[in-house]
Amino acid sequence: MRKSKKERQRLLIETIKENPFITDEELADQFTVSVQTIRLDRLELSIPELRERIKNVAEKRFDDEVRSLPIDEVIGEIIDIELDQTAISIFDVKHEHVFKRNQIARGHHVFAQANSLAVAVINDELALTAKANIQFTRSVKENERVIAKAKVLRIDEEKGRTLVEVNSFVNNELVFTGEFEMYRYKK
Amino acid sequence: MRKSKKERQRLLIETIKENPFITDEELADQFTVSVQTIRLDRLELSIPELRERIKNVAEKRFDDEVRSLPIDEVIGEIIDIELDQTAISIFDVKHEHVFKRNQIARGHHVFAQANSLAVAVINDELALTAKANIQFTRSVKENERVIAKAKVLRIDEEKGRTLVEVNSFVNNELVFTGEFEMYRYKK
DNA sequence: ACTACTATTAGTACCTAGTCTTAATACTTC
DNA sequence: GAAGTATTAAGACTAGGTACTAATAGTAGT
Repeated sequence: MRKSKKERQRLLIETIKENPFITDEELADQFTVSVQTIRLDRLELSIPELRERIKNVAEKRFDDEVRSLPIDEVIGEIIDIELDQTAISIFDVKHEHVFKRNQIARGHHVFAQANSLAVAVINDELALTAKANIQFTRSVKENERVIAKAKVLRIDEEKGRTLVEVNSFVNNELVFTGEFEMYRYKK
Repeated sequence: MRKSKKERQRLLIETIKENPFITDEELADQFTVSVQTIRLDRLELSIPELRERIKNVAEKRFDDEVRSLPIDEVIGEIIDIELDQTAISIFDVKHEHVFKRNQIARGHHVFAQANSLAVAVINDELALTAKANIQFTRSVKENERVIAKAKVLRIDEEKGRTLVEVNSFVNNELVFTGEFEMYRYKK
């Protein structure tokens, strides 16, 4: 039996979400209805036409690129920074950051936030991580917001080394702590 | 004076690169030539039409998303593993992994490879990183291949802790070394 | 000045993937 | 059998093109 209108529209939404590049004709084939029906469905569901959908995807990418130009260098969003002193960033743990089995964030994401914050806080052309001593004190779950706070402990101009401490919290609870020894480039 | 053909085509390339969402008509206005001239130019320069351009942007975005999916499980590709003993993975440093300024890989990628290898080598339902002591001994550049080797040093059944050492190499040269204290879940 | 050549413009037919509108069926439910 | 919903069809129109033919403008060489 051909599916009911409701069911078809439910599937339509999913299908288009998964592949926005599909035409009405292909959809009509897939659901064995006429093209007109698909168009009525899209009208009812306010799903734009193929070209609009593609454009939206493309524009989003463009936005992301623009937005990620400064951010690209940092995992998480920097919300406060005082060069060579302190910096704070937030990182929202989403579905893609966790282990499927238990929804616990993979360590390297939490590390990446802290590490890139340590890079960002350094007031120089470029900084690289030389050493790090880290500890995950509590596991972070999906949908939690991690707030990382970096503090510059010591700057050794001679050696070009800087010691940065980063503590990350979820609801004021420490989830990660690390000491990063950063190598800094003088321009 | 209206620009020469060469000059116009040079600018055309740039203009479209900067804003792929521009139509021939708008371009014709901008260069005060006819639409046909713009189309001839595009033909000569093999620049696809607006809709194709938009589609390309959109598809690239989709590819990127797909590419980051496998990253979900392990960073790098595991090429050998003996549970609770050793494991080896390779990770090719691409454009998206490096700092734009100097093509040096961001620390967290190298860390992520090592960390996820440490997770993978553990023969249990799940492992989490508790602590880590790491050192970046040489910077890794774009297009280099990092080979990470994990070795389980000690298993403390009581505490449910496992100590894993990971050394990463580029051309047999040590670029990263770390000791990971992993917390393992018994099912 | 005449010719050759490139560059530009114009016009037409056709394409895709639609929109918007009107109208005819088909299916169900009472 | 009528009413209401769902589906399909048909036709006119749109944007942003391609592909092709043909006319015109400008410029250099002899």
